[in-house]
Amino acid sequence: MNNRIVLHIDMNAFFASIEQKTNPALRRRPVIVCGNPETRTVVSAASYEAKPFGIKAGMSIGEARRLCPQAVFVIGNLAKYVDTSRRIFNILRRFSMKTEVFSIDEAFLEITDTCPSYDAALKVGQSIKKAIVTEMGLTCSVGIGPNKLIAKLASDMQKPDGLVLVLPEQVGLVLEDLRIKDLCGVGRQMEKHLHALGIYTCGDLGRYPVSILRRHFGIIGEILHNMGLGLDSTPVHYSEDEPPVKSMGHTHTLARDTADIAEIRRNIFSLSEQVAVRLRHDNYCGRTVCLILRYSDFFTFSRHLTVDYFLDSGYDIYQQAWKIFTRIDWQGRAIRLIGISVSNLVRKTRQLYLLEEFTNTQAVDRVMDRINEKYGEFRIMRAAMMKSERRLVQPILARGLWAKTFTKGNL
DNA sequence: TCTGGGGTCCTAGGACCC
DNA sequence: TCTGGGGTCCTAGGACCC
Repeated sequence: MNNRIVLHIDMNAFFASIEQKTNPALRRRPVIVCGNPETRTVVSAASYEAKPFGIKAGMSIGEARRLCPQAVFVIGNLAKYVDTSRRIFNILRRFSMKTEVFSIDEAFLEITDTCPSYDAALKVGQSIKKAIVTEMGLTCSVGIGPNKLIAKLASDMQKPDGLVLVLPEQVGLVLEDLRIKDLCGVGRQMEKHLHALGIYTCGDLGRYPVSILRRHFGIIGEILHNMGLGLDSTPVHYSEDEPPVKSMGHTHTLARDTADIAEIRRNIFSLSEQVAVRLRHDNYCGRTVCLILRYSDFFTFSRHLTVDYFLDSGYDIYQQAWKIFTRIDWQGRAIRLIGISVSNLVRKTRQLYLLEEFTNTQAVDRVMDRINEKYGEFRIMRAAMMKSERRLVQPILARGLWAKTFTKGNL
């Protein structure tokens, strides 16, 4: 058989379901998982009881409250979700080691080499669902198809608790009337462009001359054309050889917009420090520092600076970020969001460590890391960071854990 | 009802080198 | 002194994903 067999597993209302599982009082009630409501936050996830009210991820808390006043708002606990996620992926690996972690609640499995037929694949899908519900008390939707594109579309067809198989010979029929925005990779802008060309469904997309798509969208044009035909040759990556991390960063929306330069500076320092802790924890260092700013009118921009040495110290990152800030024509505008990220990363080898001559700053970093590893994250920190908003630290702890889990590809 | 946070990939223009 | 072309790196920003 030439056809591949790919499964896509998509957990149902993942964060909200975990909250309902751990707290029986939340069951059968509309649950909305969000960030700390004291900060400016949005909806992270909605339970199936909340979805009919129109609650969607990314929506502001105010709007969610207006649409569904009776909803229970729960502050998300990312550490708990990461832990659950890890257990689920371990279950999946029992069915195929060719398991690719796609996000915290999604994975692809390839069983082409071990599964004789699509009928047998359906049984695998059922077994996976049973294992996850029995061992984790959570439901998922499983999609099965001849490639990742179709498997993902299939898992979306039946929610919650679905199991959908799309056979190769059914692909054309399934795609014919499917809206283009249901394709992974077609967002609002792309949808608008495609509509302007008279393309509304995947069927339209598949029939459209590839040469014109290529002219309009470059490389993406070809990919779009293939998507319209249901073709996708991208492999399912073993989670062991996931691509290396390209960048690491943190952004933070301030509790209130500010033009206070001391506060801006503290936040830049604090974010630099947090990024550095993650870099060192995962043995990375990088040469390019990026400062991201969002003004109160939501105008967002970034500026990069590349140096000819590798950075993993919060103070060094801060120095570059501050240099970038001083070069910006800021004019005292109120700032809503600040972000720091480091790219041009390399993994530090043992040899690199041994060759490294520590500066005083780096020596202090190492000592702080060791203390924090032993007694808990951010138990010790630089004074400049202490002055920054205390509550900024808490979400970072959870994010750090996320980062640890996902950037190391050790799920 | 005002719009989070973590990422990746692609494009395009400029600088620089050979 | 003026010129072309290829390759690479850097930077900024847009679009997209969950």
